[in-house]
Amino acid sequence: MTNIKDLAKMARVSVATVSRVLNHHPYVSEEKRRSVLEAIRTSNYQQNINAVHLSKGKTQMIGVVVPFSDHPYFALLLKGIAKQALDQHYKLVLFQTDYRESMELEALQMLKQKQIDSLVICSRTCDWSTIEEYVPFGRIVVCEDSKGKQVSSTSVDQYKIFRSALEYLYQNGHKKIGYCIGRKSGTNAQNRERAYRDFHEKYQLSYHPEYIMDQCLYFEDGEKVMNQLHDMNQPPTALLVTSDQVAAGIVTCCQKLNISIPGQLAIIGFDNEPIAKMMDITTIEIPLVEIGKNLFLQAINDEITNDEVSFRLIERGSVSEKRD
Amino acid sequence: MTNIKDLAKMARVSVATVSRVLNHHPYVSEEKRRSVLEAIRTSNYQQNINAVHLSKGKTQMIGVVVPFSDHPYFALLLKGIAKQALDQHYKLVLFQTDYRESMELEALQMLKQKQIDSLVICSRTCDWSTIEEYVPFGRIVVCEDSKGKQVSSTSVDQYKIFRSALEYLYQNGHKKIGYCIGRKSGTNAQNRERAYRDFHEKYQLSYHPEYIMDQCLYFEDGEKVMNQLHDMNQPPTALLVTSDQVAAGIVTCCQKLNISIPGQLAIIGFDNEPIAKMMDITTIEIPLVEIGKNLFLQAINDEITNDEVSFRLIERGSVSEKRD
DNA sequence: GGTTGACCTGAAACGCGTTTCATACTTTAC
DNA sequence: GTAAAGTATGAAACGCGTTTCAGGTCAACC
Repeated sequence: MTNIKDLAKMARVSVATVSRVLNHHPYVSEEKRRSVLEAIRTSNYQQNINAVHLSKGKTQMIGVVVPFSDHPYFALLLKGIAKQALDQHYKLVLFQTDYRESMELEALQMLKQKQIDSLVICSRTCDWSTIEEYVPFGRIVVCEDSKGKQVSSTSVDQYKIFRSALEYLYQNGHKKIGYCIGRKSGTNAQNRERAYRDFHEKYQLSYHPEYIMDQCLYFEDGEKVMNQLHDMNQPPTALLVTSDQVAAGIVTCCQKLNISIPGQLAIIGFDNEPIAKMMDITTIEIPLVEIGKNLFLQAINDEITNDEVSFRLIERGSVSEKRD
Repeated sequence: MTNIKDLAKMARVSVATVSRVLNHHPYVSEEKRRSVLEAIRTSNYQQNINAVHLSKGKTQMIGVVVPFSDHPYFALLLKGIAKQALDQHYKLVLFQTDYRESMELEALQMLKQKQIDSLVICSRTCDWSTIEEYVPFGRIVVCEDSKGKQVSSTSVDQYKIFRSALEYLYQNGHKKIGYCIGRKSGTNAQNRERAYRDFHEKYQLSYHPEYIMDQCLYFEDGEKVMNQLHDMNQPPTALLVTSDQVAAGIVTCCQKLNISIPGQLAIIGFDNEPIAKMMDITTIEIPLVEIGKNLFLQAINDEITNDEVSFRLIERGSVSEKRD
């Protein structure tokens, strides 16, 4: 394999000049540039990227940690990140953690070792304090509110979403409202529960802990939810479902069970995935791909910013009959 | 940042000895080992992984190219690959290509530059000849039959699957059978079409080109398929759908349209995703996670092997009423 | 007693591109 | 006409860990 030294010899210039040509530095005479390019062509030269990384201390790679890449929520974030990464000539190193802390630590470790320039954490298990330990080693960006912390973030206000969705259901006559989430721990879950409690307090509604269902991630979990509702003597009349996939599963299950929607059960999904449109599910639109793009941009930007993106309720037929 | 030289000074040994300690080489006296470990502890030493990569000429990273990571088929392959990678302490570099050749070339380029040790190509657009150019630079493994080529592969025989599925439908009385695939180009599509033609020839059935529908990837594409069927004056009575997602979308759509399944339309899905079980869809089980694992193992193995995995028809209620 | 082999260690070479610094020649600018 | 600014180039330092090679010690074996 020819290296930069060989090239220099072939083109009868110094390695510095070869490096300048390779990096499009302006201060190279046309004559020498041509000579170097000729040497590159004839030798079939291939830059050793690892030497570049060592030398520059940068790798043009950013890590992305997601618990599962097969869930539409994360898949869409990933799509946005990947799209932006492509434009900026960055590569992505994927960490599928399954919410295991050890995997998150590995990702942080890579940041420390300079194998990645930045790390985007889409969802985490580890403590804030753990993350903060790694702040000196590279940019970290998260997908939840991180004001006051030394990391950038792009997030939607889950508290606000929940409050407004609950309010909407209340306006539609619902007083027994449940909700389905992916997992009980995590910032999002906390904010949602806070919103849920505050809402109940405001309207003096009775609080049913069993109305909160977790481990709802995929379409097929809709069946699980319906089984749980079936076991309640006072099932909720409306559900907030933090994934359109699950919402669609619930709707499908209701059709099988002859439960009318929205008559007997109202549903609000999340994310406005295509499946929600197809199945006429009222949903909260969250611009996941946009969030992904922004996460990436923050990952390569030196400034620390905390961006909040807006959401939007899309009224379809799963809460009240559509009014066209 | 302390480096290995500093450590050597601190521990009063040579850098070679420090390197030996770091790499668990046996020939180091207990005394020096302790001394080095002590230096590591007090200095908070962090290995510069890029130097390791340069020095070793290996990165312990493998590239994975998928067209979309948000499609369950690829998400499951990815899951298998990621799981195995974790066990073997490899990192994954993800290339979401959207079937753009330029992205595939970038991945191959990384192989050439030694930024990744191997490349797993789950689905491709580029020619075989392009791939073969890169064979000298690292291991390449693909997810389609590659016998006779210098790359490993793990695949299922799509021809065989299609023949057996068509046969099954024929045994169940169907003579007008259509199928839905992701894209028309690609090895899989060719093999499927060949099977389809051979099947028609065997039973002397008339061949309707419009029975072949492509661009079917997601749940919501089920609606598209039903619209297409609706426009035919002789719609097929059975469909082979190469994704359970799409199959589920079709089933859902049929419920809306009051088309009975399997009475008016029989469906065979692919992959045996959970959604197929939930919606009682007869499907071809393909062990995607296992395939992913095997792909990874081939990616780190020097031998070139061509593995074929088996599939299995899972009879549920979307072709004939279940016989329990 | 001598040979063999296992064990231990450090100097030096190796992998390779980037960047700084010093130098020198041209152009502008006033 | 001369100082300042811009252009061009190469030597050398820098980033840093791995691995080979040569040299040495010590125990075991014949």
